[in-house]
Amino acid sequence: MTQRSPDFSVPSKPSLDGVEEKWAQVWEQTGVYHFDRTAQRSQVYAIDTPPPTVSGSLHIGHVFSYTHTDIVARFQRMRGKAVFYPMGWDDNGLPTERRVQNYYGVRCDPSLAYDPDFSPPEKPDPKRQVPVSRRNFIELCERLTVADEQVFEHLWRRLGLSVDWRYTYATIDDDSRTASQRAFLRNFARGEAYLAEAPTLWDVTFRTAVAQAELEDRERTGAYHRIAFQRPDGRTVEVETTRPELIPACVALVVHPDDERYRELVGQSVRSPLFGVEVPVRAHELAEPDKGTGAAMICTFGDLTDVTWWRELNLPARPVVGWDGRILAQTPEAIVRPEGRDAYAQLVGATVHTARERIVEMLRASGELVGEPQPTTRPVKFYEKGDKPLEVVTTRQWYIRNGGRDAQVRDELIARGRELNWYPDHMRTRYENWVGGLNGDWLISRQRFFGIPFPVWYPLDSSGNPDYAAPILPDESALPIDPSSDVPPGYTEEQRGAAGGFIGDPDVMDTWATSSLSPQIAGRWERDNDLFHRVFPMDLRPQGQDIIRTWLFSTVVRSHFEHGGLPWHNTAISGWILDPDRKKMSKSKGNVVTPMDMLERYSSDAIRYWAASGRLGTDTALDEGQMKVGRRLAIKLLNASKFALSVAGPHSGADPAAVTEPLDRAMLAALSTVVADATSDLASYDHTRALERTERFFWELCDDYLELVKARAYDAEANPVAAASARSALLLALSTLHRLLAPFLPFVTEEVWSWWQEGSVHGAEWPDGTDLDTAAAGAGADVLHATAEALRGIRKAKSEAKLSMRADVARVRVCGKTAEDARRASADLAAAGNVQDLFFEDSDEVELHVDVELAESATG
RNA sequence: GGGCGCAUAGCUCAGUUGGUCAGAGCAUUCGGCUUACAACCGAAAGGUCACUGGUUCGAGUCCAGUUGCGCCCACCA
Repeated sequence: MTQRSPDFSVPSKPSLDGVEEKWAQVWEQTGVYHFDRTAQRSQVYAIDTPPPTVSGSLHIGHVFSYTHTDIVARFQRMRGKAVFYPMGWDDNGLPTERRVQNYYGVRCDPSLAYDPDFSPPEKPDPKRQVPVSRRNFIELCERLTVADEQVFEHLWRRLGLSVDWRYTYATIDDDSRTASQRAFLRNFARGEAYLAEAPTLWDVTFRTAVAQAELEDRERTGAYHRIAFQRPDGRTVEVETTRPELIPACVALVVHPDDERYRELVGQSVRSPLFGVEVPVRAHELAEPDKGTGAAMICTFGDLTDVTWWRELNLPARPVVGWDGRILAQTPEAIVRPEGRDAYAQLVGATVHTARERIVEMLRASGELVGEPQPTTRPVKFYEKGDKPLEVVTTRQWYIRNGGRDAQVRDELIARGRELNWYPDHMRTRYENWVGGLNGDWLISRQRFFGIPFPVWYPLDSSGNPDYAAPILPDESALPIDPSSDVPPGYTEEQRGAAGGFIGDPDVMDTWATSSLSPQIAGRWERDNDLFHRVFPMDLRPQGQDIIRTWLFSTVVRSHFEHGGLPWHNTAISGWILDPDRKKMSKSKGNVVTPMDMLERYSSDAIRYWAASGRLGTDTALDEGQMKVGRRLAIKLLNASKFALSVAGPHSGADPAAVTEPLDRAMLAALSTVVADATSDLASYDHTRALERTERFFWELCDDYLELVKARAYDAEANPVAAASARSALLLALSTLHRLLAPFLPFVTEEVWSWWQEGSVHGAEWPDGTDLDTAAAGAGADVLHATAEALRGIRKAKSEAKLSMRADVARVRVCGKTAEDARRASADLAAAGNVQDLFFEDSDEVELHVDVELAESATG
């Protein structure tokens, strides 16, 4: 039953102006979105909100997908669930470091000492970044992220996200550090995390290792250089390479075992050009006869295929490229000839790019370059945030098993993906493709500064060398720790770096190693297990399709190992926002629209309406037309609500028993169907359809029903019973529609609700249709449909006669199968159409015919 | 090379197990200042449902293939 305040307080001129500020403030004060942490798990709906990267800026795509989640949150809350809807900030990692460097004009130099009085330059000069200690750098990171987070929170509140802001976390805060380190220690104890020295994809700009999931291919121009190796018999064998600078790193040539051209060569040695190094010719299936000359150099390491060959053919390593992407100073021992050592000396210290140019000149001079380099374009691996091609460098790194080297783990993780409900379902395929295609474990260590350190020290032997096989680990109760300032149990700070002492692991975890624990962090795992067990496993993981391979997958991995199950039951995958030209939005294209502009121009509800019209998993165009439509809907809701309330009068409540007129009952029956459909749509994460049905009903209510009952509802003196019926039906419909639209348009629905109801519409009960069914008393919607159709016929006749809709009509004959239905609302129809003489005829015709005879005075 | 998705009015998109499914909104045109709303209301016009076959009494709807677009993956000498 609708609750009613004693008097309605409807503004004379309703407006959207100021509703966002007004209600955002009220919601904050009254705590309508607070999570009830006494609720049992079965009564909780928990959301694993994506923590946006605060170093970036929010774009309209964020607004789009976060709105989808908010609609779910509001729906579940109104259905009586205690909604756990936290917000996280992803503020650790490389993007923040980069932003801090640019913003403050500094760069991190870990060798410097902490300066407690440091303040960043007034005018940052990007060309002359001031070197600061690691601790100073991290303090600047923290300062800037706090400021960024406030900007984000402001936007989210303006958009009307029903987040419980008491449950906010940041991926760099102490709780996240503790959770990350704890989970890591447990992974290590179970053998799921391990340290290994291995060839790794390496970004030379950031000087850090990069994981498989963060790679992207970019087309780059290059050239095939045909070069000649000397055979023992004096002849040559030619290879083509796009990376001639790696000739000194060449450890073998490889050909396909079935390649007749080279069969006799396999097992022999050849001598490399310029450097004169003897390298064997080996056979391997991966060598492709039709690429280049069919013979290829194996270098340390040109690409991941080189790594495979190196490993499978048991070849030596001959590194020439350092962590900084420059040619190493140390001449490889294999280069023994003086002219070879000379040649190498000319490359030392050069970048890969420069070394390539020099070596081409040298090859040209020595006559070992065959023909001219042939330009080509080919895909080159890049770190997705980097500007230079990745190198392959051998380093010691931490890994977490993810099935990349273990078929059983892989199968288990694919099985987890099948347990998860995906919206839309086909997104599961992306997960399976990714997991099935992994070719290595998950590399989680990064050689960076602003991140969560590994909680690990290594003992130093008597000569000061670390023993990586026997790491020293802290007790979980000591977390979080920083091994660069904390001292391991049983040691003193004086022993740091000293022989027989210890050193801390210098690396930090990749940001995904932390965000993969977002359900545990938000749910306060092991810090507040009472809370954790009420929210975990969570109900929903909303996220973008681009990070299925990273965030979604890694979260499943962590939960699978730690909890033996999925971290959530459902995942909702959003599509992209495309600009009106169907291009993906990106900063570089300059087509990014700032969300706040949009919110101010069209109102938050209007933007939400546009977002809600985009389906999950479907790319959606940025469409200002839809925003205008949303704004119109919000304004219409103001006006229609005002009208309905003014017609109903200040003291009449909605009494289902008072609904006696067939038309009123039919309208409520139709609405009951809408309630049932919208409810099941939202329950299955189809917000678009729910909105569409609700909206359609609302406009039809305004266009037809309101027009039909206007006169009757006003005229209580002539027929009090019929008027009361209309008034009660109006209020029942209004109450239902306000609630149905609340998840989509939270501001305007709260505004209109406040005119006549106690409390927040967002704390109101989701309509279940019971009172509507009671009022409809078994009636169907036929009377409404037939009457509305007849009314349209009358309007059409007036429109064709170019008359005002108020024009009088002399006679109207309605005939057809449904004429009888329309007849049951004949008085309303006559009033709405200004018809003097209205009559009905039954016939078998399915279509309703409306013959209109205009009043003589009105024609012409 | 493999995988996923998409293709319906000028535009943005609905069309859930094949049978009123050829629709909505925007834009356009025409007509209305109707006392809730001109940030409004009413009406009209608009499409061989990408193409080719097939299954069926019947196909936007199912199957096969083709073309185009988008995205993901792949060992890229």
